Amino acid sequence: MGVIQLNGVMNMISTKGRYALRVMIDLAQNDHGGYIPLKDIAEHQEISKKYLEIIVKKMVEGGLIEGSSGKGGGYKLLRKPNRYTVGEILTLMEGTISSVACLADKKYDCPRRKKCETLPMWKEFDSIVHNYLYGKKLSDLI
Amino acid sequence: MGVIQLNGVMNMISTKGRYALRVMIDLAQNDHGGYIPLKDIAEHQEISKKYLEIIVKKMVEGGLIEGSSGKGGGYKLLRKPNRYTVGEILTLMEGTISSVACLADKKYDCPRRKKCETLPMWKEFDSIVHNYLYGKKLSDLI
DNA sequence: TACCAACCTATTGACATAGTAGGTTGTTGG
DNA sequence: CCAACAACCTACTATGTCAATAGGTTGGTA
Repeated sequence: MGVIQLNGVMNMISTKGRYALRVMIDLAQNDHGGYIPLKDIAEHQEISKKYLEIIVKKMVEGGLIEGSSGKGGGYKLLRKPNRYTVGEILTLMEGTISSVACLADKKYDCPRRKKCETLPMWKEFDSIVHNYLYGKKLSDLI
Repeated sequence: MGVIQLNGVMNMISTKGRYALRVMIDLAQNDHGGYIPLKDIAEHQEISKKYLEIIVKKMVEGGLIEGSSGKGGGYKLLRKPNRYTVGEILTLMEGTISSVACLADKKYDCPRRKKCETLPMWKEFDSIVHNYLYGKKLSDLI
């Protein structure tokens, strides 16, 4: 699979987050009560199975899905699609979604915080992004 | 200056964009008709002058500001603060601001475009981000 | 017990980020 | 007119992330 180069293009969401979302949609669409093997998802979605392994591992650890080994094994959702938000899926894969470092984590709190003219804007922006992503449910994408 | 590490934290806007915005604000606030040397801006903003050189160079090339060498030289705005949008400043520094690669540039157009369940969401999301950033003016930050 | 699928460790090339370093050109106040 | 000043220019670097690839191990079931 060719490597995508992004010359001077700023991307907010990496393949990890986007692929995770597509795995979730696939699991929701093909839900039959049992487990769906990763091999099938990789084929549907045209994504390398090996790469997806890394992604679904995180998704299992994060409590989004459940895995089962052996014949008849695979992955399945743990909740109904309307019980997942896009925001929680992306946050699990990407880390805290924040426009700027000082808002992402207290440890990056900068000494200029009180006099920073841009901080209110970043806060407002983050709030808009947050509201959109956490307002969108997995069920909205199927 | 210490290097900021962002373990598992997703940041949309890099220092280039954020610093550029702060330079613009500084130039607007200290505007007296003449040029303001980078040394002064670096001191006000507590950012390495050497690093700012890289940033202001792009800002000059991009037509945001004007530079003048020699004694009494420095940088100044080319327009009034209400004639700059935050979006255009960030786009110049960060490249096209887009949530996902396939929306950033036609050359990343993927074969799954027509059946992609997530694309409409990314389009809507990008539109919200775009509207916010291009609706915000430099004059709103002073 | 053979097969299948998840699970685990590690390595890799390419690129971006966030700077640092030092030199050259151009302008102007004294 | 020249010294001081400031922009401008080229090059380099450490660190980290992204997007995978590779191969082996554990565990469940038909």
